[in-house]
Amino acid sequence: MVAKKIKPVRVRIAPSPTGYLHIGTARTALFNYLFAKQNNGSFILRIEDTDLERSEKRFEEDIINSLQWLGLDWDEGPVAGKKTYKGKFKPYRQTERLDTYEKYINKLLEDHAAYYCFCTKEELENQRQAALAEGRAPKYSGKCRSLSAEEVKQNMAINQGHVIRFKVPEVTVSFKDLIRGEISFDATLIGDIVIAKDPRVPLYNFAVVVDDSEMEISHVIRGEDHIANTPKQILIQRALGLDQPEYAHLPLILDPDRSKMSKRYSATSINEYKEQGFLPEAMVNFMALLGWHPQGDKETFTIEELAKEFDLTRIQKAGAVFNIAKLKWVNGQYIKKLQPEQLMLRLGLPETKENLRVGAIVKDRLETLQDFAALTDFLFKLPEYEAGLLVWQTNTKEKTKENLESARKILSNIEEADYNKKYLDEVLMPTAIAQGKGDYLWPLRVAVSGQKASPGPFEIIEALGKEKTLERIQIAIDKLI
RNA sequence: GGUCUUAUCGUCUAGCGGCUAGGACGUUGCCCUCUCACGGCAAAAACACGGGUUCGAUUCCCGUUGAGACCA
Repeated sequence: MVAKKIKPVRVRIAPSPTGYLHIGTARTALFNYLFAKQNNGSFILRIEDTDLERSEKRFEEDIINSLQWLGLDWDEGPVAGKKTYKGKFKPYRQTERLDTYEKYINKLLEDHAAYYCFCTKEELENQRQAALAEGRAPKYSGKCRSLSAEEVKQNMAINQGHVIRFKVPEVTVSFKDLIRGEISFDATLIGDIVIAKDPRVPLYNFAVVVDDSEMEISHVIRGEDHIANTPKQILIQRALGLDQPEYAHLPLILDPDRSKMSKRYSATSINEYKEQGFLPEAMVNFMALLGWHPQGDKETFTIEELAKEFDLTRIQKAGAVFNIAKLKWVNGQYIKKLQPEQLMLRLGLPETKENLRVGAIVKDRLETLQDFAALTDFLFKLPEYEAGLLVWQTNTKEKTKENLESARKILSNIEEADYNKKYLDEVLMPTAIAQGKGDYLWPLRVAVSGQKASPGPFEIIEALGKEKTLERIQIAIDKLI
């Protein structure tokens, strides 16, 4: 018995540059990436830009940039920022592969597995309506199926509009989906599908088959919305005598109403999440857990850990609602783990001593990087506040003023260099405890923050420094007169 | 409308014939505490329905219903 040859794992994502990188495409990319990494395989990026009307260069750039931002680097495909490719099956852009498609289409035409169809739009529409009216599934009649070479030539000569149809055989097509098991379709219901408008203008289902074969793709891991395309692609593969890859169809990412995620409810492109202050590692972690679950109850994973634990068989079958609240929580967890230096780097702020101190005191309170500004504004500009805010619930105005004056006195005797929480804990805290922590610390904290909610007073004082601290306390004292 | 897919707390999910149905987010309460966060503890919260198979079904099979996707 001959041992079955094991093909190397080669997976791909094939986005159309008709929009920014969608979160669903990003997750598909992630799963492909993880599967490749785990099996020592290759992850390929192919740009499916045959839809000239809707494809735009800026979208392609966004897709490339967003994938890189997420850390999903591809082994083969376009090189970012350049017009070149890496990988031995270049080019990886469909508009540059027209010669290849033409070759395969001609083969199908020669084999009489495909044919020119000259039916007009009106004709087809009428048939469709008639079928619908009779309660039948609309399906192409097959009218042009057996046109002679002569008839084709005549139609061409009078410039009759045409498409190329694939002769869909009347068989049952079934395949084993790695996630869902056996799926079968009755191909007699499909009808002859259009695979190209012309030998050099292929349509989606045809170009995919050719490219996946030419690029020796071993596993097609894609969204559930492609399940119905699979039998068509398999039939084309068979007609062309090509190998059939393994298939795995991922559940969809859903909006709260359980329909396919769209702009109606939430941001759908990766770049929007980047702008909103989400960390790429948080996005990856979160996306991995949408529709997949490891063994055990762990919730946070690096991309390396994911690659190690990933398992196609543990992918969910049903769609998953995108839960922004959980994403925020995951993001907050990652921000908390950041050192102040790393936080400044992510924020794009200089690593000055002041920034680092500010970063340290608000780090645990951030859900997204965007929260930083709102949470630290008060340090740079004292907000307006009412004198009454200074007085602790059990205290009086007079006593509050006394306490603030006491704090001011102690603080004015401390060297600038000793303006740190550790030192203040030693010298100021004993007084605060003696006077009553609420009575003493509350007004001090309000004086330096101008807010009813903020980090602790000593932390703020440390971030503020001596001069600003004394200034703010004086303002508070003046308010109490 | 046709085809295909799918069904455990509000949400993401664990479970793969016998469990007080577990975890996480969110929610609520308590603790910590000068406030707000963080953190800790606790609580409420789910097997869509109906038939089988079986000593026993959340789990296997068949329907129903719901949901979604695709085609047009």
